[in-house]
Amino acid sequence: MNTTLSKNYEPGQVEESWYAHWEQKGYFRSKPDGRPPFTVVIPPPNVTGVLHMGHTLNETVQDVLVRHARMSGFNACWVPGSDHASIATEAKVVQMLEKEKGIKKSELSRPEFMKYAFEWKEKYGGIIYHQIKKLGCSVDWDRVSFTMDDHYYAAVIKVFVDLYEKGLIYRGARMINWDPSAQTALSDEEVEYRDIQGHLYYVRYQVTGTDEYITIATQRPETIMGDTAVCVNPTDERYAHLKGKTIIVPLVNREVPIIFDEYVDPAFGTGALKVTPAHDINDYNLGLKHGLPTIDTLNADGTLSAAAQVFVGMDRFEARKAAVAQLRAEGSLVKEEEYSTRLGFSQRTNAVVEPRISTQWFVQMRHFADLALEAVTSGEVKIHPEERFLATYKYWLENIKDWCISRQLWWGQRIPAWYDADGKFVVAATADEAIAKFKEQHNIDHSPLTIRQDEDVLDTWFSSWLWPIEVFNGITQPGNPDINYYYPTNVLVTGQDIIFFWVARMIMAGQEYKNQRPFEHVYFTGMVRDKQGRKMSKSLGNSPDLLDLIDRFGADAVRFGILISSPAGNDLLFDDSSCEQGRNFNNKLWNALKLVKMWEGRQATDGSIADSRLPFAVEWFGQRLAQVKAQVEDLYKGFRLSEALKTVYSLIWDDFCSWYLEWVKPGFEQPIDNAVYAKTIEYFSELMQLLHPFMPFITEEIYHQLAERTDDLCVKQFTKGAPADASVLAQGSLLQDAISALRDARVKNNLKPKDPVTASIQTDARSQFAPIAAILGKQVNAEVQFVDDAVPGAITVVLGTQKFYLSSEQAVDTGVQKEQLLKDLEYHRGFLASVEKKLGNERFVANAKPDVVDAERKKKKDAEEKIEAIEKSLALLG
RNA sequence: GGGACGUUAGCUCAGUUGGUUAGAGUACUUCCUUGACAUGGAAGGGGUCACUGAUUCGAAUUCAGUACGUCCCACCA
Repeated sequence: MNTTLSKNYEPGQVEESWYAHWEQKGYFRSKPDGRPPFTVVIPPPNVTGVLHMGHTLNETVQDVLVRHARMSGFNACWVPGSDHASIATEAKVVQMLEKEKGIKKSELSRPEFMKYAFEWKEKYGGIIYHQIKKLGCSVDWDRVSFTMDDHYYAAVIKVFVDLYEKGLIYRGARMINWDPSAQTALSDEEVEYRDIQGHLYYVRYQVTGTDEYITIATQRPETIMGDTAVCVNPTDERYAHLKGKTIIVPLVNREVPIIFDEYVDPAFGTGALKVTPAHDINDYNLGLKHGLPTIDTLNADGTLSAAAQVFVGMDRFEARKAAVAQLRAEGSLVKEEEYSTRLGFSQRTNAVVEPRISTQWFVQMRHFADLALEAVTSGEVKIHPEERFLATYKYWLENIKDWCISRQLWWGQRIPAWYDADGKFVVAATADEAIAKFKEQHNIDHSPLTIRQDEDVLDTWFSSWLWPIEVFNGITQPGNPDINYYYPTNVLVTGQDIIFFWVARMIMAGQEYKNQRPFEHVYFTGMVRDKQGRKMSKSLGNSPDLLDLIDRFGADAVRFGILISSPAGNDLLFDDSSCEQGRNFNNKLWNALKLVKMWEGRQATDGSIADSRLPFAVEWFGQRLAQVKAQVEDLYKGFRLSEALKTVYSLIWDDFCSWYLEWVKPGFEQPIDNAVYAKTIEYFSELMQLLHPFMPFITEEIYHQLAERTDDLCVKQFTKGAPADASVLAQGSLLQDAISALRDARVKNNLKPKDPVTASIQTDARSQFAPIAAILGKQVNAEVQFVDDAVPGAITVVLGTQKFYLSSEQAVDTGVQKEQLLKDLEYHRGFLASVEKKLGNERFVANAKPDVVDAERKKKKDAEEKIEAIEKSLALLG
């Protein structure tokens, strides 16, 4: 035995050295050449932290696809990178500065803050890249991209200027979502709505100059000071007499008009609505329609502004309590009830989002939505799994609203708009260009520099949407060889949660700037949950650490674990035990290697081993391999990676290890036929190749352990085999069934595996069994012979229409025999009855396809033969 | 309120255009530590395919409805 192989597979060192080897050989590096490209851009992880299990799943899926393509004649290029993640990262950096250094953002200048942010990016970007490496991802490290790289930054600015000039970007005051914690505007997509148990307050407003009151209901009494009207439905008779009247807003005693609008539902609440145009989107629209003034009673940080007159400087939630208390004291609070409602929260800071009127930059989306809709409905971009996401995608695009892209932050691409002291502005990439444009557009000379740049940065997704283009410098250097060769990319693998944020917008940008889809396929992975189905989160502590998992099980086992349980698009319940299964599989492979290595140097080259088992075993496994290779290719085409892996797993464990190796295994310390040995090495190598995209490390290791090699599995090209021979496969199944049936008979009849027995097969099946009889005999430890008649006193085993007689020197318990046979008989009679019922139905015979009817007739005949065989055996038992 | 998807063994899931008395992994039961592997081997039990109805010779599969679940979207105070 080769003593250099450890008892169990030890992944740690093997993984380290193979990754280094692949890198050193440059296998992951890609340059345009004559081969067809297979391009994948990584969804750039945010530089806010470390990779979680969702990333692990995505990266693993991508690596499988990329490695498979690389081994299938493609020039595979997988671009790694990371995303500056504007608001998310800025929030983390601000938090870190306060906690660790005691520095407030307000104490820093913009350049000082950026320095800290870049330090943060270096640190976390580095951690992420290390994890990607440990997982075995075959990314091209020469192409690492970051969404704030100089060229990338320039691309974003260029696109902004271009879209502004095309009239697709505009600046204006609109009601937007405001995050009072980060103190920035947000896009609609960055707001998450959650059901909240709140209160509904009923407050009465006095009609001016009367004793009459109108009661309104509100969830936000702290905004009463911003009321500029009360609105009722024009058809509501209760309020018809109030036309032209005014009403007094409590707390501030302001006189405002009573207005009439269909918008108000008379049946809801009291049928009267307070109108606060500054703090509610509906009220804002009503205000526009009726020409109402807008009183903004909140500051950017969520405290009450001077315009509120009361509770000034108080936080909005404190002010709510104070307002309620005062209304109650005044006798204006009519009643208060529990109310369940939905509130918008900032996705990044979790602050309650405030609707706020503010001057921001927007992208006009109708134009882009049409582009993105067309790309998918035409089938140019294919979504997997289609059924689940196509409808969502379409609905969103059909109902899209303009995209607010300005953020009141520092970490990101600064908006290239330039203002003069009068508030006039131009959009230009640089200050010099801006000055020129001021001359041109406003006829004002601002040189030397008297203009200032917009303080705001762009939404992080306004840079991410260029990812598949600008990682190849397609915006900054259009038409360069890389973009021409690698674009469009082949497949995007990502989570379904960013379908709107990112996927749809990349399609828009691709159509706009390349006039072409950014990718052919989109493969959505599900969310990774724990085994109880809960989301993985830091607070629950149920999110495993990737490096720790790799440490415990090895990267191959982790890849196996996450892939084996993840059908496309479905959420996957992750549990350590699936990694354990992967580790066990490693070990199985390792032990198969050990077995084969034991044969090394013990080959008989003189043909002296005339074991009749061998030809069939070798032939059969070759056919199985051909069959599975074809199946796996089909599964790849449908992105059914989980099933592809299961198929390969079963081929290796069941067909190769449990059947094939057992069939060709020589006796203890016996030599092996050289040709069989060579074939076995070849098969084993092919299996490793088939498995390599899923489990790259151990397969490469075993490939090299099996023989002296001058090549590496990593880049070994798949070969196309001949289609499998069905008759050989059928004979293999018959053999397996016979082995199982005879072993079962041994167990049931208490015959130990070592007890010698004779298995007699009826002569009429000789041709069928001749090639496999030797294997059968060996596997069930029996002498096999062919007989014409039933063997008296033997155990009868019925398999299909075939009878076997198992005779031994030991006494046979006929009771057990009888019981088993009766059970079989019952089953087959039931089966026969169902077939006869079908065939007895004239309409079945008349309507069903002829081959279906023939199949049923054959089933009937077989069942009858089986029953006859069993009955005969029973008769023999007496 | 609108929409999408799902419901198959204890658990996680396959099941291709309707056609063997429905499969896999895992868990479970029994037996086996000979000579690759107990991280293993052999054998086995376990499901009225959510429910109701329709179409059909035939339905896990097609259609309609119901229930339950998951997710997305929506400005009702």
